Formats: sequence, C-alpha cells, structure tokens
Amino acid sequence: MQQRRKKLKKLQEMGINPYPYKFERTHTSRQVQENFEALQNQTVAVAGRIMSNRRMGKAAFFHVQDMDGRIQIYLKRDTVGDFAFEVYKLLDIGDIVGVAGRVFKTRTGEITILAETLELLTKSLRPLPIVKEKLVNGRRVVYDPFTDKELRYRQRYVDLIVNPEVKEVFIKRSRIMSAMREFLNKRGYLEVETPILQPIYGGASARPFITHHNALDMKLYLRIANELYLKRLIVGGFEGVYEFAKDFRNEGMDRFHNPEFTQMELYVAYQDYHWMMALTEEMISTIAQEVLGTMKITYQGREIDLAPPWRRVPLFESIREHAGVDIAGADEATLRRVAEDLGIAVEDGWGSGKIIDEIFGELVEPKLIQPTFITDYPLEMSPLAKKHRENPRLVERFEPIIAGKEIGNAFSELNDPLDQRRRFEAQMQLRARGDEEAQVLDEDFLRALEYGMPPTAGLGIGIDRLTMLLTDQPSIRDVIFFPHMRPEKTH
RNA sequence: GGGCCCGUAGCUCAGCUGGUAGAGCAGCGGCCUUUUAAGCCGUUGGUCCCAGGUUCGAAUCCUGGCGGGCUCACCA
Repeated sequence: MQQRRKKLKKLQEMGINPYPYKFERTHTSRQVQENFEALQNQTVAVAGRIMSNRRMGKAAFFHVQDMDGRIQIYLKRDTVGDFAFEVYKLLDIGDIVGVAGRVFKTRTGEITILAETLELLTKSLRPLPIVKEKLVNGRRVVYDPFTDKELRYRQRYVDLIVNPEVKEVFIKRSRIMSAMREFLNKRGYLEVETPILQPIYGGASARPFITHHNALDMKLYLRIANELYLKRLIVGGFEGVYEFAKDFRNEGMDRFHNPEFTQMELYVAYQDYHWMMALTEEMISTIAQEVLGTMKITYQGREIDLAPPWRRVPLFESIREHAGVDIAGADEATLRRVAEDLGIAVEDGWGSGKIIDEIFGELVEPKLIQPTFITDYPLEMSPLAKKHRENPRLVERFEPIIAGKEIGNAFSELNDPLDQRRRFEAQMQLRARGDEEAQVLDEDFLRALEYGMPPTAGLGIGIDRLTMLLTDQPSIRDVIFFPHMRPEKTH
C-alpha cells in the first residue's frame, strides 16, 4: 500500500489524473476474441483491470480483465512512446486502464492488442490476492488460488475480481430470475410489491426480526413471507399476482439457510394445487432449458432430469415406500411409537404433524433425488392450506423436492374464512403453549377472506435453493453476494 | 446451542516431542522489445487472531475469548 501511494504521487507529479472521468471503449475483451478475423490489424479500445504483468525491459505484456473476460496487451516503448511507458512502469496489478491499439496474434498464438495509447483510469491502492494461472490442454489451472471463505464472503468484490467462476454463478442467478419473470409475465400474471415492514407477520411458521417505527411508536416485523398480502390482492380482484420477495427469518444459519433469502410467490385464481404442480414442473424445466440449455443437470455429482412430468407421491405413500411403515391415519401415540422404532428421537411437546414431518425429513426427503412432488400433508402442519377434497385430515398441499431438498411449497389456498379463523385459533393455542413459531392470527386478513376470495392456487419457490441447484453450488452462501456474517473483528 | 477442524508475510502454505519464524508467488531494485505460472540476479516484509497461564524460554503446551469452516440439533 505504501508503494502504491508513492506511485500515485509520482503519477500526479507527472500530470496524470489517476481518477479521470470516462473512457470511450469500442470493444469488450470477448468481442475482440470472438471477432479476431474481422478485427485483425484494426484499432480497438478496451478497458479493464490489469490482472497480470510481465515486463521485459522496454516492452511488456499484461492482461486486462473486463466484464466478460480478459485480453492480453502488448506494450512496446517504441509504439506507445516514452511518456506512456514511464506511466506504465508506475502501474500495478489491480489498476484499471484503457488501451487503444491494433489487434494481432503473438508468436504463441494469443490474440493480443499492440498498445498505441495507454491511459490510467483508476489507480488501485490495495494489492489484490494475485492468482497465477496457466492453460493446460485448454483447462485453466490456478496456482495459489484465493480460497479463504471468510475473506471471499466478506470481501466479495475481491472474490469476483479474482475468481471468474464466481461471477458466472451470479450471472446465472440473474438469468434464472429473468427467465422466471418472463415465464410468469407471458401467462399474464402481474408482478407486484407488498410490505416488507409488517405490523403482523404471517404466511409461514418462523420467528421474525423485530424493528420499531419511531413516528408511530410501534413495533414492526420484517416479513417472514408475503403470502397473506398477495392473497388480499386476489380478494381485490387480481387473478394472478407474483412477487420476488426478500423474506427474513430470525433463525439459525447453515448451508441451506440465510437469515434473509429470496422467494418467488405466485397466486392464481380459479386454480388448484394439481394445476399448480403442472405449472411448477413446466416453469422449472423451462428455466433450466433457457439458462443452462438443458433439462439434465448435475448437482453435487448426481444426475438429475428436470423434464416433466415429475413424480407425484402423497406424503404417507412416500413414507410407506422409503421408511417401510404405513402411518396414514395413525394417532399420536402410534406415531410416537413408530418413530422411535425407526430410531428417530421424538420430543414430548411434538404433535402428530411434527412427528410425521420428522419421519419424512429423516428417512424420505434425502432419498428424493429426482424431482418429486410430495403431496397431501396433515392438516395441523398447514394452517393456510385448504382441506383435502377427499380426506378432511389432510390438506391439498405439495412440495417440489429435488436433490433431497425442498425448493418450494404450494397449496390450494384456504378461502373459507370460518375455517381459516379456526386454524388461526389452533395456532394461537400452540403459541400459548410456547411454540414461538406458531402463526399469528391476522384479523384484517380474515376480514378480506370474509369478502370472498375465489378458489386460488399458491406457490412459493426458494430462489436461493433453486439457484444452488442449477449452478451446482453446495452452500447458500455461494449464491448470495453478501451472505450474513458476524461483524468483522476490530480489536 | 453441541461436536470436530482451522486462524503464521498481501495470497497459498510449512514450521516435529517448547529454544525466539520460513518457502513459493506478490512487492521493491537491476537486466531483458512476441512473453504467458516469463526468466535471471539482488532485496524488503510478521502484534505467529486476542487475553491470561505453565516455563529460564511459547507460533508450538494449557485455559478463556474472538472469527471462520464442516457437521449435528433447530429451522420449512
């Protein structure tokens, strides 16, 4: 850093502004690479960050990295002039420069720009963790890579500069969301925005973050879901609405959980969960096709085929299949015994829904590698879902599961206001017994339902998890630019 | 929250059963006008995460703390 400040000063003494205002570039690195035939011997202007530097007396080679790649620059004192060469000598890896010159190929065959002018665009004062690399059989081999996960997450900007594959993941994330948005818009659904600060949090079972509004002197919660607001919009007469929503849950963090995460929630009037399953498989497979060019993906070494139709298996049937027990209709005492026989530790406070969920999560979910819709959950686990048309102890709900992990949640939405009130009341009783994640009764939401909500199908898709799946990333932190971290130590 | 592992130069790491810190790359100085992990010669660089303890002596052993990773629990 000391050295770089000295160089900065020298440059300024030479009359160079180390932070000028703009640069007219004509091509990106990739455009030069891809149009070499046409551009050979033509003059182009590129800009970017110096990522390697090889000086050889009165000439030099260095690579400049821009948005979509790198290109080599060849600098000769005879071509660029004494002054520019003196400027060059004061540059470092990490500095941002603009170069104009003629396109050619070196003796070793690399497409290169012979610099005619060189302009400093930004002086970098902080050294980058330099990465040395070479191509072996067309493969990039990196020496001493920048791998420290803590530094990579805390200083994502450095990670992005130095590890190009990281950039790819986030570009795909953006494309996944665009493809999803396009898919939904094409069907006429309306993208909307609903409150993040909510006086009553609802729509999911989770603990919230709490904040305070000064002017109103009231408690507000960061939303854990937007479900109840979107359904209000269905009541209001919109017949298809969706939102890409940042949600916040005040819970543990691990490979699959970040305190703030992104969900796409969609509600469509006059449809049920069967219809929604068809839409879900079509949507996910279409996105894969558009973003990856294929519906066959590999996640952590496992081949997964996203092409519809996906298997649809009722929850109890999946448990029968994978755990070898039939617990459909079993009472709580039976469930408790069965779970213990299966080697699952059951806690005293758990109700039957929780026990079933546990058996499923332990013994079934991890085995569902290929896309599967698990359907028809116990009523008590799903206070916002409509009763199953054939079995009043179940609800019409499904979760799409891929690679052993749920990537969403959906149901035929409960629109009977009296039933909804009873379900809320049951939740409030759980809450009174100390279940902090039980849902809160929302009187205004009930009022909306009392005006009448048409039959509606709802879906939530975890964007972070979907991105993990489609980019083959093992941790949610690898698909979130700035994952939550403890504050940096300052000692 | 529990368990295991990690924290040494800008980066990647070595440093044994305690003897006062090293390599490669980067940086700096020099040579080099088609190199590419460029090369060659020379060279700077460290609160060894923090605080205590044991010891004549601690990067090393012990305790506590901080930060991170993995994992289990929790959690949709």
